[in-house]
Amino acid sequence: MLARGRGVTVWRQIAEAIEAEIAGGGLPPGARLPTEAALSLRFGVNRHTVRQAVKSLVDKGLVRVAQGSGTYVEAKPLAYPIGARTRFSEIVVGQARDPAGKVISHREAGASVEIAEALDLPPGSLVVMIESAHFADGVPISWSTAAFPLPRFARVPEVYGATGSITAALAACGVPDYRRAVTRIGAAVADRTDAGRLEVAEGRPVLVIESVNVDRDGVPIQWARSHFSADRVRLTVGG
Amino acid sequence: MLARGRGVTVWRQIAEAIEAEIAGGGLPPGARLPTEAALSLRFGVNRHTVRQAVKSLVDKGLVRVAQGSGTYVEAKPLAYPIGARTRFSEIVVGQARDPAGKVISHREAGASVEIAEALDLPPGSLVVMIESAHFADGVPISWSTAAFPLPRFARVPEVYGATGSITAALAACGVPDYRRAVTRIGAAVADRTDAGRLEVAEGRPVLVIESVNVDRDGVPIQWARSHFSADRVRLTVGG
DNA sequence: CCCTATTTGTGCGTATGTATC
DNA sequence: AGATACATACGCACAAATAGG
Repeated sequence: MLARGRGVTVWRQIAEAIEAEIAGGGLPPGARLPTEAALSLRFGVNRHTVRQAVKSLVDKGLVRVAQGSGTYVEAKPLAYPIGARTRFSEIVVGQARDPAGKVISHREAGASVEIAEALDLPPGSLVVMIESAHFADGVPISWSTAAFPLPRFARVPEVYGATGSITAALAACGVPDYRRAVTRIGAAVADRTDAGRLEVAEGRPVLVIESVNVDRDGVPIQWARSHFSADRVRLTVGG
Repeated sequence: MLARGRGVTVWRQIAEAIEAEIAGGGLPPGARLPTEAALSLRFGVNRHTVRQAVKSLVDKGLVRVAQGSGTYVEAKPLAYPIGARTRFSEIVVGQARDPAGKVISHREAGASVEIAEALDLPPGSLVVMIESAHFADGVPISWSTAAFPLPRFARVPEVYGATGSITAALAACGVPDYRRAVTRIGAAVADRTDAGRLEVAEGRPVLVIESVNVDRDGVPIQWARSHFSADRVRLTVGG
């Protein structure tokens, strides 16, 4: 079963064996792997060696370990198309998952330099800031901080809170259609906030997306910075 | 200068003071910060407090510390447009920087399932795999693993190695033009390989981009997985 | 609420092979 | 050849989280 002393390390062979089992469907998403003790018995190696194999699978985002409970196969990452008509719920529904949005908090504030510039407003203009979280099948996918100019979008928090849909909230403020004007993509390491809201460990990778939406006349209506769990999402561009 | 006991920690105030100085241009990209000793004197705090402030700036990607040398202001992140005609050198030149590419290694191999699928080849077909690194102004921006079908692209390693240009290498194999068909964007934390090739610390965020290029007839000619330092690059989509 | 068995997390020590200078 | 560093692999012990009775 294991080829020792042939240039491929033992932990790597074990990782590949498990990965093949996942790819082959023997371990479907959500399934629990055998315990570390069982695996070390099965492969005839020390538990530490199994743990290193498992760690490599965690780093690849294939499995997730829960102390005291076990190791579980991760769901396939959500393909998230980035484009002019990016809509969270449509994307999630398009992959036969159940979308949900939740408002964490909202408040009025003066626009920061960065936000004022993005929304083409005089610095310090009043905006309404909304923090929200987004889920697919109950699993956290992303959270975001968004800013909308006032007074035009005063009703956004109310409608967004009631419906969980940005599209509906904007429609209620007289914006029947909008499109993505700017998208900037970066990456970061999950801090405490990310970890809590995305239910990932601190230190896991997150994708950070800054975006500006504009209405049909090209007027900026929304600035947002979203944090996606990189373990659960792959962004796709064109195609 | 420092407001103690008002709900904002001292290290945070110091971090914001330094950040303001950077934003204001007092510390341009590449500049060296005062030594930690000098800063602790200036702010009247312990050196540990300064270190915590600096650490927070490192985590934000604003500065980089070089042991034994000093702390330096990071260059503004390179804006990297993702689109149908993504070309590394054009992007870098477009921002008045000096591009460079270097081949790390190359070899022939049978295509993995993933690569064969992306290139629309029978599994196990021969491809040439090239690992390369890419720089702007001498600073590492990305490194990638690329696969080209054989025998059509047998000359790619040779020409790429000589010119440092994928475009030139493909042209030498009879592909005057190509475009990006698929782009998938994820994120990860830098492992040892990333850290060495991108000159970042292990644990820093990296953007991972899988892409497929096709020729004018839509035939796949190149699969690649690129790792970008998220501290030095922002991807942009449309606009 | 407590207790216990299971399971993962962590630390220490040891030995060995391999790559590098 | 020697010295050094590093990754690999193993063994043992205990801590911490989970789940179930």
